[in-house]
Amino acid sequence: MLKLKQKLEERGLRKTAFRMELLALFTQSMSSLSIKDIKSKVGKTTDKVTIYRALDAFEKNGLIHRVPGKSNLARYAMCQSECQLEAHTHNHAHFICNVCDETFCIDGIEVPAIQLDYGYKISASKLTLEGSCPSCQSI
Amino acid sequence: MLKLKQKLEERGLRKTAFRMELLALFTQSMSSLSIKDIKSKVGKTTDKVTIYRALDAFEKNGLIHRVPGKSNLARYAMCQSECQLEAHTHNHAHFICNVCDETFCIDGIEVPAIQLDYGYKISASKLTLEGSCPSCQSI
DNA sequence: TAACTAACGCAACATAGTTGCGATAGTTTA
DNA sequence: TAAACTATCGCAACTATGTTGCGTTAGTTA
Repeated sequence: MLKLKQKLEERGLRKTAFRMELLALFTQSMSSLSIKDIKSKVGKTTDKVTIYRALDAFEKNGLIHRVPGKSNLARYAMCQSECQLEAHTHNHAHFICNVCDETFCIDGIEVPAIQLDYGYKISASKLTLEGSCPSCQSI
Repeated sequence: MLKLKQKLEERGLRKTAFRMELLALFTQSMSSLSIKDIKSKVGKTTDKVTIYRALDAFEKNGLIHRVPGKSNLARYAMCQSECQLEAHTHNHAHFICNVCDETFCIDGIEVPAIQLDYGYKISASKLTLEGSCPSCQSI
């Protein structure tokens, strides 16, 4: 718990009850959270605007990053320790489970370097895998 | 123009003025179209519901496919001739231009086969590149 | 403790997309 | 060609997601 406080402090963010709770949610989550997930877990007391603004703040400060989700829904996941505040280069792949709709960050594989000749200038490449995750195999 | 009629006919879709026009738009488009693009090109006479339903019908019948777009906006592109009605396996990559926000289908490269050991079962892999497209290089 | 201001909550708005239903207009059949 | 059939259309109403402005609350600093 002390670590959470520290993370907010380091970035000049205030340690409000809600933001501590939100950060704890991300720490506990194995995969990623959608707005819906967050809404259901923090209870009705918190306004949606507050959630959106907290997510923005966390993202800008390198605490979380946006991951792709099923049917274009925004999801967020905790950043790994390597994520620097500014240089936020995530080259890991993402895996979307079509059964539970969760998104997992896959650290094991590198996004292959791609070469295009036709005059395209590539600044980022994103690899997204779909299928069923380990927990949903048995279904 | 005859070809357009044929494409609709083959799939049991009616050749209404609007659907002919929409299909012509896709044929003419070098890259892909967003709902906004379509709305602005077909004029105000056509209801948005009509557009959505036509896009659904076209997609189900293998005339167009959904491509990823900037900031989670839906975009559609013409299917290549290889797209069969049912087996709609698109393994090409997509390129999103951060300047003009267009999405281009890149046919030249293969999405590399990925192996995951941890119990993930992969059914599809999507490679999305970002950067600036040929037309936006000079800016 | 007082001052400063990040963060909050509410209202109002914006945009994307969906559903139901009656009307219109392609298509087929007699 | 006319009648019947039904895909498609257009409108209204609704849902979901996300944003903006603004006055209030509550961390933080002096």
